[in-house]
Amino acid sequence: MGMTTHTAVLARRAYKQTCFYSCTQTFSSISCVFATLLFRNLQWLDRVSPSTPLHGRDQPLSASPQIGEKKLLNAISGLSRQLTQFAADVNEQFTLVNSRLLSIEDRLAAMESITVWKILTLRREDGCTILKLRKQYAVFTTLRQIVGATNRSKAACKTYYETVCRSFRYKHPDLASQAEAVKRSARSRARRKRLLEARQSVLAEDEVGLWKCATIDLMSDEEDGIVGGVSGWIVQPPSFRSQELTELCATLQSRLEAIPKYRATHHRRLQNGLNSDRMPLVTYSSEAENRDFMVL
DNA sequence: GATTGCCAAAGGGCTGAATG
DNA sequence: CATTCAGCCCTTTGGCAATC
Repeated sequence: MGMTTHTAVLARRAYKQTCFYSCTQTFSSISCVFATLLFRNLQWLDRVSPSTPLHGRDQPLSASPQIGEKKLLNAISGLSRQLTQFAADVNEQFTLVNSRLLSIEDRLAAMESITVWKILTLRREDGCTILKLRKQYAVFTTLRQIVGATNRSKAACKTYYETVCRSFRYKHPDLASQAEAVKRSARSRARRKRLLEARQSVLAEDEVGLWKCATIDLMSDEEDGIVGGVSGWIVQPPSFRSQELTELCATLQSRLEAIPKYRATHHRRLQNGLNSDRMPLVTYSSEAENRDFMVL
């Protein structure tokens, strides 16, 4: 049994209920305002007729004739002002709730449209072509208009449509190698990103300056593999990384691996002496290149 | 010039596996 | 049972080209 624990389930459930919670929070705050108002006025009335105990409010209020009436009128007047203010507050809070409900309606509309789209795509048969998908999308667009999709749901539908088309393209046998390359590249990048973050966590003050030039692409690639009968990650540093940064990476890595917890929770990194064949991104500025990369 | 469609990179959320 | 890691899936974003 892994992460499927009670706490994890609760956390996920809590996340999914965020919108509902924010609404109930608003209602709760309205209740608080109302309760506070009532409490204050009860206190105020207590001060007006101190001789009248709380449990004796059902008794006649004419104990002190003229002065009592005047104070009571003032109390009513004050209460009226506070009720006016309260009404304004409630109005504001309900406007807030209303806008949130509209937002939820938008999301529901988007989900409804996406569900229709998913049903359509699930119904497609083997050998379905992009053309067929486009026809389905036309049907879907019509349905979307019928359900009155908003701008946001349109955007969600559009992006989901693009995702479906992309994954469909990648399922085509001719693009299998390209799809695999994309997948491998994404996995490798995620590993490099984690590596960058881990190393950053053990950075010393005097290393911060040099580390500023470190990016995800300047971290080593880590491919699954076996070296000398030992399985783990084969480390292949980028060929375009400067010697200085390479040495800093080695220092930080040894610092990380000195931490038992890190060693226990990360794959073993194996060296095979080869550099990664990955090329630097063209978006790097020439200035940064001169500063941070060694000449190939 | 505005709109639409395509494409790819990157990020975030979610989930399963492993571990203490 | 809780935490961490790794990977997948989906969304967002932005660039580019074609079309209106």
